[in-house]
Amino acid sequence: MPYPASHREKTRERIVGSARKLFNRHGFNDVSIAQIMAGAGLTHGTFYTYFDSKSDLYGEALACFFTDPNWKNNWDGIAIDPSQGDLGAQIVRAYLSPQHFDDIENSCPMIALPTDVARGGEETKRAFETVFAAMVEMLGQSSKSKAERATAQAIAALCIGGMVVARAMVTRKHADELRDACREVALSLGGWESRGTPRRARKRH
Amino acid sequence: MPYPASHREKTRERIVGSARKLFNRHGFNDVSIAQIMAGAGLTHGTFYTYFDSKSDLYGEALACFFTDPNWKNNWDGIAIDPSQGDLGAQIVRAYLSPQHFDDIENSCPMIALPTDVARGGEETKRAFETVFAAMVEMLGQSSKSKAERATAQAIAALCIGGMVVARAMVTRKHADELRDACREVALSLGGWESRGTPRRARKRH
DNA sequence: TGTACATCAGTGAACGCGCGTTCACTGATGTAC
DNA sequence: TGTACATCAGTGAACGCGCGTTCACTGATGTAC
Repeated sequence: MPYPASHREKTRERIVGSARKLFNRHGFNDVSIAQIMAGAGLTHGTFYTYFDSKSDLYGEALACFFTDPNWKNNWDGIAIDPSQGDLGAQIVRAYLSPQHFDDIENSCPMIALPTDVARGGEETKRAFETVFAAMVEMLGQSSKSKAERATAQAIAALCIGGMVVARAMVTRKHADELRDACREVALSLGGWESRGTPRRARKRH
Repeated sequence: MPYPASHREKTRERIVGSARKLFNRHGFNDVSIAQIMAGAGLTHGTFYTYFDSKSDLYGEALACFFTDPNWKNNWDGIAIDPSQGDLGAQIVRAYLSPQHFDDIENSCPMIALPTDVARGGEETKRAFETVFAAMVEMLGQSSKSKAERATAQAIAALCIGGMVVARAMVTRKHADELRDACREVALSLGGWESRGTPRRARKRH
């Protein structure tokens, strides 16, 4: 027992963390095992003592804020504080914030990797579905009826879709307008804010 | 002038068409030039007499129904017929239909390739933005106010987001539920149908 | 109408490269004495 | 306390493979006569 048990575990987490950042930026296929291991301060050979194959990482790399609210993230410095207003509204604002838009490495993997997942295996899709379900759960905490649950799903799809499309645009201005439009509609759908209200005060740039 | 001028043009279109199908299914990076050319009934060598590099194809492969309404597609056999009801409602229903969900090869590239585009070059993003703008235009034809235009953008993001997320799920049932939820919310947002109405009659499975 | 020919679309071998994966080895560690 | 040692985390050369791209060549075509 030359190394403490925690050593292996920590190293494993460093590898997954490196993979998540690289996957978020470049997708599953354009990241090599050598790059992932270099990001964890290791050489490529060690990889196979931790994982059976590259694709074993995909599911784990999808973990995020929604499945673990203690997740560190830079989404507008989101602090989940239900006393500060509706949780759903806080999530919508943070999710569609410019900070989250720009922080590609640490952003929600459902924005950075959904089509990679769609082309992937069952295990990867299962992990994605878990993350999505967790997001819907957080957005629709007060939802009781079936219709309310359906609305929470649509709000989640709107937030993700808005960010995915915004990231695929050339024009920053158009991407910003799309984020704004999606945020206002999402807040309205959640009943958290009426649309068309003056809202200059909320901006903090 | 051994070949008629149209010959080169037709071959070029065959190459782009083959690329579009393969890209839609596998993404930009997991398709080789040899595969694209084989799909067009040619060998890989010819490719470089038509294009300077592989990435030159990306932008062209994004062309779709919205930029050319004569586009053949299988989205629920959508027939754009404004006399048959609201164009926006027809598009929302067709876009979120099971047919469009399943027909990966011929589906809207904004569903199959948005993250590939986000990682791509300016030219590719420019083409994507054009397609998105065309979709918003079609959805918001009767929109006059700024708020109505913003709503049309959100409806487009909701349709795309719903399909992108649905395709990343393992469970077909959950994917279907998400499509249903997004469709009802999108129709409601467009003012094309009130939510919660009995709607069994519309189903055609 | 028939044939020789110039054109250029298409072919396929070859290139250098980076990938995922394997494996014999090295060396840092905590433990036994 | 000091040292020899067993363990196993980490290394890096090597493998076969498929990629994007190049290029000398082949052969199908419409045209000129």
